[in-house]
Amino acid sequence: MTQKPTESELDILRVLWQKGPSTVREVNEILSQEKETGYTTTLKLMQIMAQKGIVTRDESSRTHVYKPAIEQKNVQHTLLNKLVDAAFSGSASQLVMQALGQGKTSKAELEEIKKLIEQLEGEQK
Amino acid sequence: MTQKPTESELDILRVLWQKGPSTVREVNEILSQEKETGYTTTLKLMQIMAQKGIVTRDESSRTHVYKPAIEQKNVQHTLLNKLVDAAFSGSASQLVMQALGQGKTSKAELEEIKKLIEQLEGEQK
DNA sequence: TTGCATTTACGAAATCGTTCGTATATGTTT
DNA sequence: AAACATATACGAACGATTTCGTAAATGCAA
Repeated sequence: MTQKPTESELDILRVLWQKGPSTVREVNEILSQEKETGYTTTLKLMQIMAQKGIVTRDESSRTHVYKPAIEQKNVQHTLLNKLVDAAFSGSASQLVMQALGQGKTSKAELEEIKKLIEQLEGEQK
Repeated sequence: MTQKPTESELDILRVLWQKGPSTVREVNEILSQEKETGYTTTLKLMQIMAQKGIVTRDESSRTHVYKPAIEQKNVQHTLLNKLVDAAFSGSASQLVMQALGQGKTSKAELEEIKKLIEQLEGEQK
């Protein structure tokens, strides 16, 4: 049911998820550190997102305050499944092995993942 | 260096990776089982892909035979990193935990992943 | 050979996402 | 109040992707 945000929309959502409710200016300030992007461009995108229902906004003051209307977990879930199907022919474990294989995961994180696996193995009858 | 294929291009690549060298008709037959898609649409896409260098084709017979020119692993790698950055703020382990948490991974696969983790832990000093 | 089916080639249209110029409204400062 | 800064609204333009109609080439069958 969660629709897939576009790439630019995801950029904006990422900021909102991390910073919490924000104005267009605040979002644009963060984004323009990463990439060249005009204020009205960000504004327009956020307006479209509001229209789509991806974000909601408080219009009570002149400078509107936007906040995400979809949860990060849901979007992650949606995009992850999409990628698994699109590039890994549906095999989540293949994706996991690829992700781990890049050596960017710390020992502590590996431990944490191992714990999760053991827990999952326990649950399965 | 591996450019990112579009969604439709990825659909086609998936078929080629799985079935090996194929004609437009063969690819379209598979794809049209999943989604409504006309023959000439698939043809056009594959022609564009050939032009981009994403696939190569053997034109020696009348019905051209296409095969992938980029490796599945490379594309997986590219798209995975993109997703990690875009939706998981760069944390691969977060992505892995999400992927495993969906309960679609069999016990055997979990075992395999655990082995990989232990191997990785051994490598790290 | 004539006609039919299949294939490729080409180009135009439709859609989607993104960018930005400009107008208008609102609030602030002098 | 006038000038200025800041914000939203709107629409147009652009580029990329996708879809498809139509023509031309090729091979096969009657």
